[in-house]
Amino acid sequence: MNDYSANLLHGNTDMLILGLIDELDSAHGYQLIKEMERRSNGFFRLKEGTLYPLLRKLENEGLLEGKWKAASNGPEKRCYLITPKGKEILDYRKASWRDFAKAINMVFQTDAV
Amino acid sequence: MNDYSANLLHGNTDMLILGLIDELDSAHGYQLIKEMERRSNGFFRLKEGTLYPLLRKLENEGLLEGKWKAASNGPEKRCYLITPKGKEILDYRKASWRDFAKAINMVFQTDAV
DNA sequence: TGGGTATACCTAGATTTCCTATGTATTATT
DNA sequence: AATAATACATAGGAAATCTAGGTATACCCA
Repeated sequence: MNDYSANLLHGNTDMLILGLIDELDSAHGYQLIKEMERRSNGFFRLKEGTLYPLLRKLENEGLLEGKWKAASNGPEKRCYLITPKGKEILDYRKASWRDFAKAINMVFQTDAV
Repeated sequence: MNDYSANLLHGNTDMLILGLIDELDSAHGYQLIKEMERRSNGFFRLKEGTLYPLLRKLENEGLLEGKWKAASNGPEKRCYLITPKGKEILDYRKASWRDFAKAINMVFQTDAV
């Protein structure tokens, strides 16, 4: 009866990250972890070892654009913007998610959102 | 822009299988694959290589009870019932799913179900 | 009566995604 | 001077699913 959120997160992290960056206009990794946790009331606690490599992967795929920014009050941050291609993929992921949630409720009633 | 349903399915297969068997009272593997596909309008196409080992795993964990049944019109089937322990886990999985879907929509608007 | 199709179950190996554990560096706080 | 918070990163491993094969039964039809 252990924590199951990691399993459910599987395959949805891309969408969440792209979606958050899209909403925030620009964001860096550490910020995204905190913001996800805050917005979900602690439900999503994305691990650093998961997020940082993922951001680099999305950047390499051209879905995000990253730039180093110096800060007066701490270490450098890598700030990300979503690209047009990233926005396209985000829309696709959102649509997939809607279809998926719909399909789950067609299989049997879960009383989900 | 490939098919993404496999990734979304990840971590939810247990719930779907337990839930379907619970609704159907009794079901065998092949039937579950067809029924999931039918109910979801083809969205879920669970692979045999995924399902049969999963059913055995759930059986070993005491969430399902399986029995071989001979059929006059085809090969033997392994029919499964959900156990009280299985029902308990199913309720937990459903609750996790609800929390998860809720959390996704707290992070950003997906307009899902 | 032979071949194709649908039914029904199974295993092995690969892939993907995420986690744990650990490391580095900077700045603020105490 | 030490600790905490911020910020990023890598290596190794675990878990779930897929692909690609295999076996066997019964029905249909030419």
